[in-house]
Amino acid sequence: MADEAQQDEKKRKSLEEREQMTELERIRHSCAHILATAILRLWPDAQFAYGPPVENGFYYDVELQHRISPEDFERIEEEMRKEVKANNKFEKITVTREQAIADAKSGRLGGLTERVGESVFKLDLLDQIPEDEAISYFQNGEFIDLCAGPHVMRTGNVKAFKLTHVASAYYKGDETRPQLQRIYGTAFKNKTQLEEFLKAKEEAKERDHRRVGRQQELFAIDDQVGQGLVLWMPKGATVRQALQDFISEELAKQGYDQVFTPHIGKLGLYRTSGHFPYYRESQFPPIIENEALEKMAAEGCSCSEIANRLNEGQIDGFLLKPMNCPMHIRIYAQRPRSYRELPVRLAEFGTVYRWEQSGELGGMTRVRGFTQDDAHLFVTPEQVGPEVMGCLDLVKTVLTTLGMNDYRVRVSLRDPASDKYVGDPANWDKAEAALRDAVQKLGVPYDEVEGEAAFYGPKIDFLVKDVIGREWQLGTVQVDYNLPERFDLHYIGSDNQSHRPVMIHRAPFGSMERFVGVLIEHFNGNFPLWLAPEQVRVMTLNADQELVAYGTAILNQLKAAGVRSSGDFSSNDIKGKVLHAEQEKVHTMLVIGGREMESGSVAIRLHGKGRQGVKPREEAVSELLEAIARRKL
RNA sequence: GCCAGCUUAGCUCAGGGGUAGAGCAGCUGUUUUGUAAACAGCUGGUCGUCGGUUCAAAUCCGACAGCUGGCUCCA
Repeated sequence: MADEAQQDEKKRKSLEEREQMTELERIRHSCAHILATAILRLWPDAQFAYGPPVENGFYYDVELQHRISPEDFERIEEEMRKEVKANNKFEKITVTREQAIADAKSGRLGGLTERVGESVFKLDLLDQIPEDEAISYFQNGEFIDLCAGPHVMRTGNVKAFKLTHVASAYYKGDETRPQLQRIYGTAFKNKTQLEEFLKAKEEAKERDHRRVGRQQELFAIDDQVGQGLVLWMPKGATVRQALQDFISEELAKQGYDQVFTPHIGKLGLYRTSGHFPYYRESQFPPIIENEALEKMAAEGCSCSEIANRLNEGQIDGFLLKPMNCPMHIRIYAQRPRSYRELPVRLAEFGTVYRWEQSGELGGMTRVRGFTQDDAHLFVTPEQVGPEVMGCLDLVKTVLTTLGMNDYRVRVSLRDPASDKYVGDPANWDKAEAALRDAVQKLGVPYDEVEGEAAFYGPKIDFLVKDVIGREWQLGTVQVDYNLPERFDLHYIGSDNQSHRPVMIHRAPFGSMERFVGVLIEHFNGNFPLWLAPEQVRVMTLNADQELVAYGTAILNQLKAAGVRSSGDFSSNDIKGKVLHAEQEKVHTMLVIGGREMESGSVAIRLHGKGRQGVKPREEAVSELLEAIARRKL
């Protein structure tokens, strides 16, 4: 939703493109005009900026002294209904640029009447309309807006709408420009569809990973520990461990070596890599040795002097690592490397820390400390293509195994106009070509976006939507010609000459935190057997001694086979036991009573799926083991 | 970081200037039971924190913290 809006703001759509608007988009865009009409009746001094349709509705950005709150929605909607009832025509009026400027100056655009002030944003928008493009208004009732359309015929065609929330937004997404109130709403062709949408939205809230994560005791974020710092509770840790085991197996198959590196490293390391002080704002502040601190304190050194000395390298310190690559690079550089051992593939579940702005933090998807399923491949230039391919295959394998097929692939390229990138443009061209080539071979749809590259190289990102429609970057594969340069890495080629390796950074999950957050929503907490925190619970019908002994034997057999299982052998009602197991989302329930004991069998029940019938005990156990081993969904 | 809203028991939530409420969870008993709630009793909260107004503040006001939705950012 935000994506579309941003694009709308960044790139002007051509008139032809605008004519492509679907009927639903027209309804929503028209509804934005109706919203503006209503707001003006209540607050005539409102100044409007953009009011586009977006993925699930529409918004209109407004500058207004009054702070609009959800409490105002009712009376705004009331005014909107009046406008709908009036069934005014959306009339297109083509005007000359001079006329438009005059109307904007008299406050008439985005207004019901001429007003004291100018239509400031409309005036600015007019400025951006190319000389050769026609300028048009759309008028419904008294409301006239600068608008290329298209619209529905009449306000009466907007039959079902609802204001949903207010947020703030900078004009044109630019921090230095005025902050506007963005009023979001949604609209549909009819009331039934609107209600279905609202209901679906309510249901989506139920599977929000923050909610499920708390209910199922998967993870916690505790303000005594710190914002954006995830506590993995036992059940969440189990899920994470199962995922890491899965990745580790795949790594072994693909010739990776796993390593461990520390959480902090000297500032100098990150000066070499270019992270410090360049990306200082997004890092936790450096750690200075006590001795150095005391010495500076004795000298009466000010805070800003300390900061300067750190930046300039006059004093040293340590940095909580914002990335793993420099450490992996130092592992590579421990001794001379031969072309024969390339590619060197170093993998680590490496925890990194980044200073995200407080307003950005949320759940597991945006945090300040997270563990990447990271790896760095040191390859010859010829190996770049096939190795990138291998990485993409790994990402695809991972997503397929989890049944996450609803992703988008983005090739993130540099923005030629920006200076935030390091390295030789010729190398960038090579890297971008290699990525484009690999993604084409992968055979999945993708799009290319300029300006999304990492500062050291272009990348391929896998994007997945969460339950409320926000899109998150998970897996990523990045080609990097720059860090090998900065760290002066070499290998000896078959020609006995020294050569520069190329690095590939890749993380199929991206980060364990974000990935598991999205995964919780994907499964709604109902993990497949191989991931379920509690895979099997054995429950007896009653607390009869013999029956409990039978249950214990089954439980011990499962535990010995490595199945995460527990037993509920109390004298409680079986209904209660089942209820608890269902609430805790235990994957498989084995219910045993006298009949099962007699025949050496178990009654199987699956979470959310109910009774599955009775099976001989051995058969049931071996089926469980097989499903776990196969990572069956 | 910015704008707005929210914060009452472990969870979900009601209440609201005059002795703090419910359901679930938890604890203690009882219940030997055929697949989404057996029964009884008990415990549990300085109403996010700090300050102000008031005879009296959980309730009104302010600051701060945290959370939520956006914006900006995201190596």
